[in-house]
Amino acid sequence: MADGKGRYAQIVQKLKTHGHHLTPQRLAIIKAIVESDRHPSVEEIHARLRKTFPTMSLATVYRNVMLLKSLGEVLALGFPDGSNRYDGRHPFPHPHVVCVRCKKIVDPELQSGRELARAVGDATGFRILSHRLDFFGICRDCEAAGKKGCGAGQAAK
Amino acid sequence: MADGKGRYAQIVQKLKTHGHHLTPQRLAIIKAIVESDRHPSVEEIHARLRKTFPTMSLATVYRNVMLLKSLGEVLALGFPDGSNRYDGRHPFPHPHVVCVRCKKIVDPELQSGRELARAVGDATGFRILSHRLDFFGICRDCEAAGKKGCGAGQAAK
DNA sequence: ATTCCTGCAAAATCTTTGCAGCTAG
DNA sequence: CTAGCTGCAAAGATTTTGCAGGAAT
Repeated sequence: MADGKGRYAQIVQKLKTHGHHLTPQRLAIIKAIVESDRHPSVEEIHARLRKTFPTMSLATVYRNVMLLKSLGEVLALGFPDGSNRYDGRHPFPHPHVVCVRCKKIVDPELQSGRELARAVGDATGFRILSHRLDFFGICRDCEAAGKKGCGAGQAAK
Repeated sequence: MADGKGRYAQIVQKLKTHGHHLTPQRLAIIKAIVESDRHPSVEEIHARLRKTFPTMSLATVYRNVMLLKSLGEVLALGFPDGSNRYDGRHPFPHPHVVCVRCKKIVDPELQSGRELARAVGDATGFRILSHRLDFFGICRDCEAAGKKGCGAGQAAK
């Protein structure tokens, strides 16, 4: 399973292949996405990189995330509440579990996705291209912490 | 299974119970939501009702849809592409199959939702509150129609 | 040298809110 | 009557786009 380092090299390789420039900002954005296990939002990526690139524009983050998405190297998780988070480690449809309190996102072990998609396709006659399996709830940490925010509190919006 | 008529009466009843006024606009919005099997968007509801209420504001549709949602009588389907559609017939988590071409939305017969949510909860330690199972693909009509739009073409955005 | 990229600011969406007058109960 | 609702317009929030200067190849 691709870890941060492997994914980074993989994505950089694909950018080269497609003739895209490897600017410091771009590389930093890629690094931020693949090194985080938090499925960061554009805002979070931007905030994190402002330390290194004080003038970096939000538009640049948007543009790069869109580029990576168009290359199939990042999965966009647009949630019902309007928040957007990105997964650069597993850029393919897979289930997510979201804590509605601290906004933590976990990738559960669950093989059902593929077969479920196939079953739905058979039942409806659709040619299924992709899917979203999202579960929303309260994580163990937040449950234990009571009403207050839990450990890795990270706002998605 | 609640049909349009049943749902309409049910929703009106709940509004009364909660002391909400039954304005003509509100009733028309409810009717539009429960009579459509198309999971309409706010824009679609508004467009449809402009014939009867030429001065009806988009804000009014938004406010009423939000009210119904807050009462648990409508399920909001916010999709990754930013489009929003509403289901007034089955206002509880259930799977959807979306045609990415004509934007048709189908409710597949699929019982797995509940048990899947439970399995995910067990596996992750989350207390699961709700879920979203969305499948995206090409419906049979669109497949048959080739590149052109299919029968009930309805833009979601 | 070229082509692509960045930062800034303006634009474009989509949704929410403030307010004055109107309406259902 | 009184609380709640509507329409209009303005405000918000988030994401996209135009442009001129600057970098990467």
